[in-house]
Amino acid sequence: MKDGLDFDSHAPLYFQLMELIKARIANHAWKQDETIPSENELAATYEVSVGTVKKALSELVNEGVLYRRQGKGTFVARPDFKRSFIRFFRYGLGAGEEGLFPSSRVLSSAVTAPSRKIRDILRLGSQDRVLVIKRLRTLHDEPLMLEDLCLPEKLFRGFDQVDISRELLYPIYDAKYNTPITWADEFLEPRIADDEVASVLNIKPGEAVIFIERIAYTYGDKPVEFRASIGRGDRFRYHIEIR
Amino acid sequence: MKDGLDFDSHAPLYFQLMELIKARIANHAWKQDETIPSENELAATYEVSVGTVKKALSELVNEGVLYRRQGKGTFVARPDFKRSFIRFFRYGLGAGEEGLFPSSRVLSSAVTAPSRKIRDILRLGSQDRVLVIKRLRTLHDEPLMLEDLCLPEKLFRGFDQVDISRELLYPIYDAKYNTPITWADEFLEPRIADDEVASVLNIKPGEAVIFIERIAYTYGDKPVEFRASIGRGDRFRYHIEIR
DNA sequence: CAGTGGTCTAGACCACAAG
DNA sequence: TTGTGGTCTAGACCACTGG
Repeated sequence: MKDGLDFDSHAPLYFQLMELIKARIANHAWKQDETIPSENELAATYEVSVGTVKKALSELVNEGVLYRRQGKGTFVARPDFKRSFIRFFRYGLGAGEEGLFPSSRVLSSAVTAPSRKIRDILRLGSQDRVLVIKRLRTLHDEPLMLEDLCLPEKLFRGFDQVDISRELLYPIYDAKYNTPITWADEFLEPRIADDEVASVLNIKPGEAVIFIERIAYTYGDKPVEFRASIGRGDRFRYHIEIR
Repeated sequence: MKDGLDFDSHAPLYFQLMELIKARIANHAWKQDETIPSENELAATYEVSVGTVKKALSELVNEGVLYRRQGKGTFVARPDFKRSFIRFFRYGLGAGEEGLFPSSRVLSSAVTAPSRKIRDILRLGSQDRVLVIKRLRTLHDEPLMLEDLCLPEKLFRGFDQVDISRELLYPIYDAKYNTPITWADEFLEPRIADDEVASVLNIKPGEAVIFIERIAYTYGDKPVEFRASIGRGDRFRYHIEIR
């Protein structure tokens, strides 16, 4: 990777510096929660003024890529998905249980050729295969949600051996596969439980369920996970803040 | 309203300036899409450097309060809710119809004492009354969504006389009642259509519907609208981008 | 204490819009 | 041409952290 800024470019220096820093993070040259060089160091190495460095860093803070602590330094932010999980509000549960996270049980897992839809969504080549994991998420042994995961096999080799019954997936993608999830598209529809879904979720056929499709992306807006979930209507309430 | 910045305050000058500008906009002293004074003018009148003004304005652009055009000036942004409407993706319709917006028919409208729940949500006093409007939103004469609106009567006096069959509501709140909607909380649940809902929406009882509650806020995070909507499950697909 | 980021200044020069 | 915002510089001083 070539370093340095192009002073003849039409692109602003602060912007070039931002791209350079993001590339460093995507390459794992600078890791999560590690400090990056100080303003003065960056200004010296790239031969720009401290003000320009400040501008670049503050923009990256704004984008959620970095965070800064006065007196300590500038750190690489971990792309956190806390917010996305908070979107699922459980109710009919005790107040103290708000923070609980469901565990899950893997029902099946297989490597297969993807359907046309999945291949398009994950932008796979014609030879690429996907890891398909079907799991049941439960809280207090009560079924909450049936979930199908599709992952590109070449990115997540061996993932079917990982125990995901008590862990969140995105930290695993990040730690074990160098693939932090930076954002996601989510689609919701109401549906009716058919016999099969009803029996797995322990509800009656014909009851309301929420059907959620999610496409999760890593750096560079590269899609790396597709998941289709079916949740019990009486256990989920989806909350969004529109700004 | 007292003007000027407090140079002895611990609050940064750029922050004070931001608050001052936001107050001006909330007071309608500076109106939507109007230019506000230039950087140099602001710097002169508040006796701070242009750099400090730049910082304040750029933060406000970031918050979506202002927008700037090189060579033209700095403008008050209109709080636009395009995004929230885009969240409802229709499908099973022709491609050219993406941009169409449903019309609506008012089924009933009345001024009543609010329920306890509504009073809490809209933070009303014990004597305040609410305007309740029930309407059916349709596309091509096909029913899409049944909606109950609750508005504080004192803020929206005479709103029941306004023709809302072909207009969006939020532009009306803004233009006629000086109450732009700046953000909203939205809650979704899947449900089953009961006989009444089914007959209004022209579907069968037992089919899937989406139940949406929305609390919409104006400046100062003041809640000014509560709406509960029931949409046909086969006509809505809700899309969220999680960042 | 030295080093970090946070605020603020007073300029310079550029790109763009509009008359 | 004038006035606007956009970029960039080279400083100053402050508040906070940690040894």
